Amino acid sequence: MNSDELCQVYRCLCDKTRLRILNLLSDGALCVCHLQEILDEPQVKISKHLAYLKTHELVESERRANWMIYQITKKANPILEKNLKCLQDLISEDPIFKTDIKRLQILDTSAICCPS
Amino acid sequence: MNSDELCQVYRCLCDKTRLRILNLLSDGALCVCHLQEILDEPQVKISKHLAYLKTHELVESERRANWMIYQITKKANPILEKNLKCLQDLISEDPIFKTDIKRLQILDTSAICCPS
DNA sequence: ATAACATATACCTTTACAGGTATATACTTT
DNA sequence: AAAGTATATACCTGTAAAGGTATATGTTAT
Repeated sequence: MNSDELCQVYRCLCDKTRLRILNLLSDGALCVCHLQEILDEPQVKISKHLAYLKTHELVESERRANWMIYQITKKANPILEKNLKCLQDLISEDPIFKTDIKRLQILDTSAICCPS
Repeated sequence: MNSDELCQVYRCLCDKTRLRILNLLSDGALCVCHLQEILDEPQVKISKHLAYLKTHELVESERRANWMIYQITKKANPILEKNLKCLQDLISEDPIFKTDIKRLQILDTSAICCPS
């Protein structure tokens, strides 16, 4: 837990798409197609940001048939955890994050690609 | 308070030198020469990072004779405030930040350039 | 007016991404 | 085996910004 790791977490947080992804994943695991649907952004964009987050070990993935399920790294990163909590408070007013969460809630969670 | 501002704050936080500066300024205003002395980095590097922070309104400056005194923006930025608190907890273990604070404490606070 | 001091800016080089298009990979269904 | 689906990667272009050197600016002391 050093200053370089700390900076790297902030680097992960300083992109809007990644913030939105992390915000959504804070609520639980999601497949790429659902993230794509909620964020309404091109698949390649989502995939690349997920790859970035994975490289820096903020998220991990698991294949389920055709789908890749992403989640916040289980082996907790204290820096990320603390910042995600911080983020929860900060985003409460932002329309984008709020809409994302609303869309998440009306997702068809019975879809095959969804984690159970 | 929108997601872009949020990202921008994270962009400010994702550089080690800036983190060290913000950590020190959390304790109170400082002139450039003291930051330079504590961080042990070239003057131009410190100045440029201060300019970056100032551009994004995380810090503000005031001239005192030959010296420029920098401080965290008074008209508080809630995002920054919350993250700085978060940072305080996270850095407690990091040797670099700890050393910075130690050096801050043994500074000659009676120096002319020092804020009173 | 000149020199000295503290700080800022201009310019340059290099690196890290971000976003787009095209294509590859992995898996499933037929 | 072939086609379809979901996701990842390669390649390209543009931009932000980090770090260095040199120089400019603003202020004070002589």
